[in-house]
Amino acid sequence: MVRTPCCKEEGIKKGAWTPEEDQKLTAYLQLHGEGGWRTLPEKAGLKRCGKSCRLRWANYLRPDIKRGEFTPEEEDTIIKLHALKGNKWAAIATCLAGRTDNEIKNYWNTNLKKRLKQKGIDPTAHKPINSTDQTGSEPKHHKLGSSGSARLLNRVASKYSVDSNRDLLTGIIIGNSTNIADVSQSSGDVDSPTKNSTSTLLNQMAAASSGFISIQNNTSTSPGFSDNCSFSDGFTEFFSNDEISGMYTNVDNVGLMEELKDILSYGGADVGDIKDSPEVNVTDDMDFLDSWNKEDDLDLEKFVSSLDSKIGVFV
DNA sequence: AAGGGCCTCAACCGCTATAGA
DNA sequence: CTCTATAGCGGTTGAGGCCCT
Repeated sequence: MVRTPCCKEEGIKKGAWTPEEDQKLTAYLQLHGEGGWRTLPEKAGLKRCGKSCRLRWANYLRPDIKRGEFTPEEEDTIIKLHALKGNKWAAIATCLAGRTDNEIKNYWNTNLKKRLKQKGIDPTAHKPINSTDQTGSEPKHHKLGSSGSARLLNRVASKYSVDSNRDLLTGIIIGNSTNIADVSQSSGDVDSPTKNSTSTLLNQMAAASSGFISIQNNTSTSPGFSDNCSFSDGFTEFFSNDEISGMYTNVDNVGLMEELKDILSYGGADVGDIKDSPEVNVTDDMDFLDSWNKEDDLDLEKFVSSLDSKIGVFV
């Protein structure tokens, strides 16, 4: 197969890099820093195109690149981020220190994808293969069930009862306050890490999934969204990739985010692992959650206030 | 030992996004 | 606003190593 070369100049070398070329490129970049890739090869004495130099540096020579096997934690993070972002390898790579987008992409295609398939999970939809091709079956319910509410409350309460987690999420809001504050209906003060910040985040999560649900229930009149659009379609309308990446940077948050995603978009009818959160117990009678349906805005401001009054974890 | 098939991953290509003139 | 140059991204390729027969 013949392809049009990206660099048409005569004498441009392609293929595997030699140690001498690596040394020249590294020495030049250590001296002059990154950038100016177009003119770099000539200045560095390399017969390569700038693009090739940039990729060689980014994917192999950069000093902060981590080599070796992926840890189980990294694998887990990749799978979860892929479920949320899809094939956005660069965005996923920002959450895994020292790993490149290319490396993650290769690892996904050669290992993780296969492993998920072997487990009977569709690596694209991140759902059991049997459940993705059933015709005529009703989608999972979107109304919050009582067990789902309790589970959400317990999980959130226990997570937020740990200062580091609360501060982390608060930091996400304050650190990236522009977009979040702009869409906020409920938080007026993004400069102080109060319960408003937390409730704003939760409200937006809820609003995002609520948006997704209405989209999914209306696919025939919503051009631009495919029939199998996922939670992330709604979610990413409210958060930038960087913000979502930030939320996922902490592995603990991954679990929380997945819980919220699961419960808010599907009702979270499975598992019921309240026992994982023994420190805080919240009753199951949150009427505003249980009576919530897809036409309503889920007001997590109320939810957070209610939590405050019961257990005070957001104060 | 040989060779054919499979797997991995570095590197490439084409396209899009962004910045600056 | 338009055009151009550059950077970055995701999909794909293919060389080389490994494994099996």
